[in-house]
Amino acid sequence: MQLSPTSYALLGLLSLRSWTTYELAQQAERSLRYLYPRAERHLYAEAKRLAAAGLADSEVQYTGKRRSTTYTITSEGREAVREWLASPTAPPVLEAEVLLRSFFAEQGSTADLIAALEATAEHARAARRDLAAFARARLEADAPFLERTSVVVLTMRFVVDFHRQIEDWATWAAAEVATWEHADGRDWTAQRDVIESIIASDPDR
Amino acid sequence: MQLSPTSYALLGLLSLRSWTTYELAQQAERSLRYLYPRAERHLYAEAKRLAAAGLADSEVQYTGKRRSTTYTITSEGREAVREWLASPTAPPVLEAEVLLRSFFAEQGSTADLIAALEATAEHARAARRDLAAFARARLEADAPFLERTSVVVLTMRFVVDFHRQIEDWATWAAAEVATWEHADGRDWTAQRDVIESIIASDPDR
DNA sequence: GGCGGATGCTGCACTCTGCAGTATCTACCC
DNA sequence: GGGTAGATACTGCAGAGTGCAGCATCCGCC
Repeated sequence: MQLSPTSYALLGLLSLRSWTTYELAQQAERSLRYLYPRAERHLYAEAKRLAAAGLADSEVQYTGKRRSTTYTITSEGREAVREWLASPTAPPVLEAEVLLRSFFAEQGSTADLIAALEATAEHARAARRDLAAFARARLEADAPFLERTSVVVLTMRFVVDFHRQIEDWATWAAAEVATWEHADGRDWTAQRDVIESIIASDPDR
Repeated sequence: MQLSPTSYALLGLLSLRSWTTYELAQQAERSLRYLYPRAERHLYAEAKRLAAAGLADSEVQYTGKRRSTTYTITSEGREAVREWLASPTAPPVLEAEVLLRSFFAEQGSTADLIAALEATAEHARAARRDLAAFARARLEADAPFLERTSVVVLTMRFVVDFHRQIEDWATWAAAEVATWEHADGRDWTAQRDVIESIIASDPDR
């Protein structure tokens, strides 16, 4: 059976401890959301796949009449994680609807674009608030898996900077667009230095 | 019919000129890849959907025996793009397998992680080379849609910085991990200042 | 005893991907 | 004229992943 990065995301969590599917979905929402977001719906399906492939054991129990399934990683599961970590990695993927809007901004008004940019900056600020709260909790030793702090910090460094970059860009872009007469911004002499700085940042020079 | 951002990506391209599906797929690969990547396969299906919804007209022609379909936006299509640009935007989505690996690095070796980080830095450098070449062509007026330079520069600014950030992070992280005895990096006193800088960057303070 | 919120899922329609396969046309070389 | 590499122009299919709605149960609290 072919496994996807999502499979390894769940196996990774299972390598830390056993979880019910509900806990797994919650934990993925809390900690993996910013690295590798996946819908809750899919995690329920994926956990079943892992069990079917023998990478996790599933145990059904009841709280009164309510059923729940606890998954525990098997040694085959641990081996699969090790093999994954030694395999070639996939490049990061960015999917930014706001960039699509910016790219086709000429078809709308500058006010539309500025509104989208401001909403994006606010999203990014909310993410950073959330991440700062995580960091505070960890510093105060009020977080699970304290012994994982080194790897958590490694990934958090990237994610925090990513959201700061979004906020900075959206703020810059909104100010830029505010100077345009129309969203087509035909006179791009003002953008010439931006182009030149992009060229100058060519890693080959 | 409910449209997805992909629909608007194609409608956006169609708002610039008419294209065959093949050209559309090529253009999406060239210009939209970095903002909103979509598989070629899907664009063929999506173009048909646009035509079925009356947002584009399709015209079949033949080069000898070989069939091709040219799509042209309708006034309903232009209206749909305008409405989309005035609607609320979705936050950017990041999907980084290398962050997943970093997050679960304790399950593998430090060498595994360093290899993944170096491959990631190289991917990011390749992207920046590509983008710098784009910028050079545009400065030398050797690019289609020169009149779109303002909006192109707006999005390029973000994308270039995004890839630079990936490269910087991967380089920093690889150096960091190289000092760890094992991938579990239990002694995180050295990470304390990173956590503090994340807390200090809280937008509320 | 009632109610809100947390727990613990499932069904379904739809979007999107990756790969493989098919066929045709054009440019160029010998 | 014949061969072939590469560009053009798609389609089929299996499976990954999403979003929403729905369903039932349990717990704490008033």
